[in-house]
Amino acid sequence: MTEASTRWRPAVAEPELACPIAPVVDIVFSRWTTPILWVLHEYGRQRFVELARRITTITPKVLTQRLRQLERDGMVTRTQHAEVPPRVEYEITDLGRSLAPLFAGLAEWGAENLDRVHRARATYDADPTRPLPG
Amino acid sequence: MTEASTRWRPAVAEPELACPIAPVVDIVFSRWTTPILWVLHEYGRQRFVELARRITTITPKVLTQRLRQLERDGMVTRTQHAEVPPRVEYEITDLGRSLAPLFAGLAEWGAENLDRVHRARATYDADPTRPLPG
DNA sequence: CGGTATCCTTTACGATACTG
DNA sequence: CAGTATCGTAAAGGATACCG
Repeated sequence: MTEASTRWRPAVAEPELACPIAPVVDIVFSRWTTPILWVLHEYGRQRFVELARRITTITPKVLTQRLRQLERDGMVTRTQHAEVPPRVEYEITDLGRSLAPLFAGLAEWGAENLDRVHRARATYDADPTRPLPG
Repeated sequence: MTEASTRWRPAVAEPELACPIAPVVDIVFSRWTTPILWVLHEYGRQRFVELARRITTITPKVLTQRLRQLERDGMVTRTQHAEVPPRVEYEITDLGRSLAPLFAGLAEWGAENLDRVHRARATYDADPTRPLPG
């Protein structure tokens, strides 16, 4: 069985017992999905290479994986045109777009609190008696 | 050098170039942090074992790691009492509590859209010509 | 009780090469 | 162009045992 056909499994299965938002976090905030959705939302419908160029550090393999996952979850559509050379376009769906207010909220929280986090880290790290998180 | 003293590094470094909320996501939505913050917010100040019992599947090692990280980021305080047997209490900070509206937004999004996601998955998986995400 | 230490497995990810 | 195949690595996480 090839790697690509291996059935996808969520990274976290049980913590949702203690935390009702865990399923949402699994869908929306698994690695690379946030930049992909953001770029799709920001720059509109675009091709595979455009996505790859905007998310500079992602490899084609991983980009494909995440796009498939987002497509499966109904966040993104994939449109293939019968042309040579091939042209495939990705676009965010209404479901994906419905996350926009949440993303805006996160951006706002970051603008207001990120420096607090960094100062907390500096304070913590300055104390030699405290262990650093592993 | 022990495992616990290995310096922590963020899981994602560069995607923030394409996505301004990536730094926030790194801090707030790395694995296990959401259930921990949720439980601390929901049940208030509590001891290590209480946390462990409520987040049923987490191991003590990982719980310690994530609590250290949250403490370093200023989301959680750790209070150690000079008693025998030892008593340590964890409490969410104001900074941690400031995430509450965001978490509520995520919960609301889930309530409204999670079934859409599941239906999208079912539809996607029902089509045998589509590859499953790897 | 509140963790650490050690070992081990998983899985995600990156690099590279290749193809319809 | 839009991926897929293959290989290799590294970090995160789980299991278990142990300690002050």
